Amino acid sequence: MSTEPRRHTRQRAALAAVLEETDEFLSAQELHNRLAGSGTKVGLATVYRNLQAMAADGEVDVLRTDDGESVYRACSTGHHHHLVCRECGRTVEIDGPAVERWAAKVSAEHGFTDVTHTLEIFGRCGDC
Amino acid sequence: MSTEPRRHTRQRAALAAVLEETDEFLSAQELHNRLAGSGTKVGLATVYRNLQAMAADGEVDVLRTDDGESVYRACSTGHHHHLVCRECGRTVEIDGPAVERWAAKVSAEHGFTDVTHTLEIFGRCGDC
DNA sequence: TCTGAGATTGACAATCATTCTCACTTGTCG
DNA sequence: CGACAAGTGAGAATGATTGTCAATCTCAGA
Repeated sequence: MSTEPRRHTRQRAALAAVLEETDEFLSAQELHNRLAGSGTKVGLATVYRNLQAMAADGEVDVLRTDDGESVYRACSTGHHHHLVCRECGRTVEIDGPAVERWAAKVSAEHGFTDVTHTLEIFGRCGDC
Repeated sequence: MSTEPRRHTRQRAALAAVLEETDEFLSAQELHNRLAGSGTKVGLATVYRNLQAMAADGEVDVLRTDDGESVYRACSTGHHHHLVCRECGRTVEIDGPAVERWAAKVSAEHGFTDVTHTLEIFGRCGDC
């Protein structure tokens, strides 16, 4: 598969730990702040590098906020989508077999192959 | 509704014209280049401002490429999604009533209101 | 048609997330 | 134990997008 062997470093462990602590999507900058706050000094570039690697290996989900910032979140493995509260950031992982099927069908009808898709739902959750 | 009255300017007309000429999603920078190429000098900032305004009024669709660039495309009015070829950029507008319903249902089940969603499908088209 | 108020523009500076550079550090493996 | 490449960090560099503000242009009204 894709997962290249990666070394085990203090920085990566700290980053993974911070990601595990929350349900929300966090920006690289925010993650960097939290790391600094929890006593572990990690370079911003390192945060970005690891986030990229983890995303490539499917260990975290990435999505873009409306203002173009990338936000990251630890995720259970497997393909799924997100329902995100635009007020508080609360995130619900959702699953839509029907949508997957629909996407595959539409793609095929138009002769597209090797397809992937992105689907995110934004709204205001009950608490906001 | 939302559509604020906007003045008719040479720059906006030129921008709209360039957008009408193609089926592909173009970046603001690319649009700026084409404008310069077609003899109409328009400031880059103006391109951005108009693109934003047009997007807000639903005259163009916006989406983010994987590397975070915003790309724009003239679109028929109404809510729809896109099937984009990642090789040649060819775009097919698609419609998915079932998906709309599904999104609404899932959102409601989790107590979310005022929801919007984004859905794009990327693949390789038959010609690529 | 003429005019004034205010919207719009353009050149360029400023922002800001992200990436690059490169010397230094540290896992990993024989 | 070494050595060597992967990993790191500080800061510079990049590059898309936004802000600034004086000059220009639209358009409603006279």
